[in-house]
Amino acid sequence: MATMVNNSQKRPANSQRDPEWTKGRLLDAARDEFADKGLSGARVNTIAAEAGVNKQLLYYYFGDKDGLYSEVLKRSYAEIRTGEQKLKLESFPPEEAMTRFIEFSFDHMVAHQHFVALLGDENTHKARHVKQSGQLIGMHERLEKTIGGMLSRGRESGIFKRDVDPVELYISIASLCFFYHSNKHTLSTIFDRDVTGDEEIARRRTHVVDILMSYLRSDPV
Amino acid sequence: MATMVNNSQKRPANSQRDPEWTKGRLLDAARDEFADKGLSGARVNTIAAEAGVNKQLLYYYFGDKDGLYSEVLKRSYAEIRTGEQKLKLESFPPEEAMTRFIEFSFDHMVAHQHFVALLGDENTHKARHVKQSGQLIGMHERLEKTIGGMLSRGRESGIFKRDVDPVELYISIASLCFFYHSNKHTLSTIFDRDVTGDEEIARRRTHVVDILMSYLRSDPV
Amino acid sequence: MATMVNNSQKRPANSQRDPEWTKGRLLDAARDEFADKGLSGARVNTIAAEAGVNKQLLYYYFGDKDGLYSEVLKRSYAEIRTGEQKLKLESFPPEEAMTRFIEFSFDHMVAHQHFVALLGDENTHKARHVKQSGQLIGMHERLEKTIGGMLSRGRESGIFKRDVDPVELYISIASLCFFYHSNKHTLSTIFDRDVTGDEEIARRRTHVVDILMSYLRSDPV
Amino acid sequence: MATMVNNSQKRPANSQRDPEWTKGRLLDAARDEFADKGLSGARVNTIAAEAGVNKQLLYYYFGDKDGLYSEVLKRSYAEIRTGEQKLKLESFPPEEAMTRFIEFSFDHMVAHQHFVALLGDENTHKARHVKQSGQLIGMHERLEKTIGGMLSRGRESGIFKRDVDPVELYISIASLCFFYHSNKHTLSTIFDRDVTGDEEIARRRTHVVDILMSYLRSDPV
DNA sequence: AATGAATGAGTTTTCATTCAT
DNA sequence: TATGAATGAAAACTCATTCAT
Repeated sequence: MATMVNNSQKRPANSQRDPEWTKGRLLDAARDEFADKGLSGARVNTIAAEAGVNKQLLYYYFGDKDGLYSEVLKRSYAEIRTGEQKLKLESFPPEEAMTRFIEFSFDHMVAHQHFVALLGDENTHKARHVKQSGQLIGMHERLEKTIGGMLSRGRESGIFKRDVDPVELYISIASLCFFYHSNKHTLSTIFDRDVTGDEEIARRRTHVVDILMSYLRSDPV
Repeated sequence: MATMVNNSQKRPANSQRDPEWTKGRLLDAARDEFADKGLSGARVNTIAAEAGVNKQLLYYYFGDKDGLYSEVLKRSYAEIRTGEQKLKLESFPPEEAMTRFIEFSFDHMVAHQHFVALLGDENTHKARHVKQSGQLIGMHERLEKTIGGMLSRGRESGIFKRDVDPVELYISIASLCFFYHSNKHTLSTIFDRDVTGDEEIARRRTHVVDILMSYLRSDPV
Repeated sequence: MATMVNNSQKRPANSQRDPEWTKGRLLDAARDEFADKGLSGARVNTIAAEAGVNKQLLYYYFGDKDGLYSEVLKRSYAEIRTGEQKLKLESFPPEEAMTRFIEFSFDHMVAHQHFVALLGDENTHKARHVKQSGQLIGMHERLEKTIGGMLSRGRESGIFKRDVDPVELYISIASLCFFYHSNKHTLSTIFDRDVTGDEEIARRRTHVVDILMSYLRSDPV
Repeated sequence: MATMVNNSQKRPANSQRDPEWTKGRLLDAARDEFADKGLSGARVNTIAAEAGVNKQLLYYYFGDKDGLYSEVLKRSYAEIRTGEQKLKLESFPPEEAMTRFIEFSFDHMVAHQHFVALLGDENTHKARHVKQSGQLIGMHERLEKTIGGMLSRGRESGIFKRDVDPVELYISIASLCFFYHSNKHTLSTIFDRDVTGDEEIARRRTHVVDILMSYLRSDPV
């Protein structure tokens, strides 16, 4: 699991007076606590203790619990969107580009399970915090264009037969990558099998790519 | 939204002394509150008030907040699994059976958004409550067989080309039906479009069936 | 320990309609619960459940929790005072009579530890319940006379040298018999030895008789 | 009654920010409330109000009601054991030392009736709290030695004729000093006389010393 | 920039007691 | 005589937040 806090970051010489380092520790601790318990279930006490700083600093830097939560969310969204842009998908042929995109999406969820948890929780709050951040919409216009580009290039080259809306497709990709992780505990329980093993995850990854690519390549009915 | 409480049920003559009716009202109110706020965010005060009964009755009948939550979850699971069995899928040709199953799954999520919310929240709690209910595993063995039956009949008749594990397939179906609703608020926000309109939902439904059926009908690579 | 409830009493044929039997069961259960937890700590639910009767019956027969407590106390006092009268102390020579009385007092506390506990608790309530029962004072006038009789007979025969007030002496006897049991848990803990074993109790009994008799037989300073 | 809280302590200049002073007030208030009502009957609201501090501080400093109770108990035990050590009994001839010890024990109970009440209540809870405090056993090993010293010195000088176990003797001393106070309400009621007046207490004190010293000085039977 | 002390409003839960049958 | 359902008041405890330094 990549939900590790980067506690390993070296504590700067006089960390007592390094606000950025302090903020970072708070954000890391908050991310883990919010992902684990949700906004309502999370405790500011726990976050401060885990970050090793005084509770009041949390208020000093982030205003209140919700402010901290918003910041954590924004960072998590930025992380995945930045990761996607780094893939340089426009430099690959459409089929490969799309495959890479799906695989990245799946792998990101595996490596950032806290993101999965946070999104689920944010929906419980009707996206109240996400709505306040104007920057997020911009991020996603770019994503929409990236996916649209792959699709039209694929259609032009004849490899993709489907004329599908980029957002519609993205939601399907996200669905298949997200649900498996967001609901792993209930799935493991009701089907009486562990879905979190490395093998299971690898098999799932192949299956997800399979479904989506076979759809894009197939003729509409 | 189909999250309506069946408050409309006629209040029996002597409702004051009808424990089943009282329990039912509590469960309805609890389902809505838990779905809306999650276990941590839900308030027993609100539940009792909404049910129109004394708060203590909640403890009298369900022990504590967690006990009530467990009962709500169990009922919600039973509801969908019962609905599936009522479809009589074994009496339809495999292709039609599978389509009906996917459509039912999608429609159930639309009509029971509280189920979507509850499952998400239960995963925050690592399926703690679901794990306690032994009955649930039995329910799902049956589901696995139902899906397995459709798949093997489809393979035999040559209509399905894929040799896929029933649970693996079910997770894909659930993913595509679930995520759209569980994450509707963040999706609507980041893509700046309303995903909850009737038209959008209808289009999505077609898309989901399309993806899954085209996968089953397509040849393995 | 004799704190056993006489559950063993045969349940009468139609116990459903035997008020005396029901009351008895309630009193037994109440005695144990009050002795174990005190008035504040005791639970009417527990008492009713332990008695195997409906909680409302408790209110029907005893009015309220305090009423039941008062009744239990009265019974316990009556038990020891009756026991003392049965000793027929006036028919023994004073020294033997007094020894028998002390031994009975000690043994009664051993056999009725609930009495010890109840008295301690009642003092927490400033004897509120005992004060309401007029009968108790009568019982104790008789006790005072019994002790007074032994003392004057002993003085007359020259065996007792002390001119001691009967109540003063009784309090000393009770002190030595009571405290050992009322405080057995703290004593065992702070002195790191078990004071509840049969041997320890037997040794203590001898010691108590020794102290008191040597006092009565000794010359005033 | 000597159960006075030392509310009279001067409130320090900036008492608002003096945690030790705050803790002290809470402990004083708690001691009185627990002694008066017992653990179950005591109310944290009352304690906080009486201490004049916010209720939450009680939890902040002592964890919960039981934690506060444990602390009160520990302090009360420490108080009496410290008082005993201050008597410097080893510097007096054995007879005088023992008399002083008995008198101190009696006087301490008179002056710290809350200690009497607390111990009684703690026994209701089977010494649950005392058991958790390791320090207490150490305190009592020392007490045992102190008593043992007086006894052997008395035996050597021929003034004490009895070969009695120090703990056995201590229990007798405690019995005679404790019971009179712990059960004063029921005693006053059943014997229809006030046992709490200054005269009665003084007479009782003499009687207790008399009993114990005459025992130690008397020849074994 | 950082801290420990303090707070008020709220949360779950408990409990003796009463109601309706 | 007996019962299960229902209640109101109060209990312990929690929690985000602010104060004083």
